[in-house]
Amino acid sequence: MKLTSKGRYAVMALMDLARFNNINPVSLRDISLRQGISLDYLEQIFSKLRKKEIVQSVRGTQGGYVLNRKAKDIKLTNIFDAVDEKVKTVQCKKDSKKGCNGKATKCITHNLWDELENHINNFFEEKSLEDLVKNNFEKRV
Amino acid sequence: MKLTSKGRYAVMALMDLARFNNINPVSLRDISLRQGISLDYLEQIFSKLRKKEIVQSVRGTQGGYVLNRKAKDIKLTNIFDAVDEKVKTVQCKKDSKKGCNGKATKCITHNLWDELENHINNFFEEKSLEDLVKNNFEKRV
DNA sequence: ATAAACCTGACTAAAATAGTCAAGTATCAA
DNA sequence: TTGATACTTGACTATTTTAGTCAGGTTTAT
Repeated sequence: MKLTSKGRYAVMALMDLARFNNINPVSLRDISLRQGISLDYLEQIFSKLRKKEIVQSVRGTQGGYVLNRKAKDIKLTNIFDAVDEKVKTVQCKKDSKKGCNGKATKCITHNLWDELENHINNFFEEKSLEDLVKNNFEKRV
Repeated sequence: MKLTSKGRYAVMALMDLARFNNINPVSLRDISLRQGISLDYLEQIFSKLRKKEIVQSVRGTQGGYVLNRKAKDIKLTNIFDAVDEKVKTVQCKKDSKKGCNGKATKCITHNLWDELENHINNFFEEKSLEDLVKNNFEKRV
């Protein structure tokens, strides 16, 4: 059980963006250099973030990206959702119409994974981008 | 972010075993049939569970497996640990001596993943096999 | 005009997953 | 004592996912 790099990079990039947000659009090139993430990969990630209206793009020279909402209104859960970083604990939840493991009924652990998903999602729904930036700054001081 | 089948199967199999535990050893063949899990795969899983002393084996005819401790003393965290179902949220935690992403310092999201891991592990440390069996039975009644 | 920066889709190497397969050994029951 | 049942182990493999790369655009400030 682990997060993918895509989810982690998305959070890193948005934290980076949030810090410089009020001045100018931030270019992916800058984020790439500061955070050590491949530029091509960042472009894929930001394409998704834009479609979910988490960021806005500014094209052309001096362009880049800006947050589309206030940092406190962007929750971790929104970010992960945008880049398809889902908390799908197990396959049996994929098509819930059928049962689990090709059977007609739910598997005996089904309730457990439901609980686990809720537990994790609660964490993601509480944390905002603002929290993360503040917290990171404080710990460094 | 998802669990692997190995972790899920381990829990399913142990719940199955816990229900019949006080009577006779339970054969993997029975578990395989009841839970719809490949027998060969179960053997791999139980080999690991045995090494971590979560189950005991009884060889020969009428043999099978029994729990090695009381169901209430087997926590989810023990089971996942036995089958290498780790909660390693991100790679940057792998070798913590180095920084993240090949850099010298920790990445800006590092504290976040620490928090997340603790959050998830708390859940696993609370739940015992006994809880799971009871809960599953109650919900079905 | 031209360079910076966004935009898109196709492609791919490497790793992880979810098993299968083969060849055993131990024990009980008839 | 011989079969059947069931545990034991290690090697192997197809499939899927991940984590990118690559190539070719379009847009806009200067």
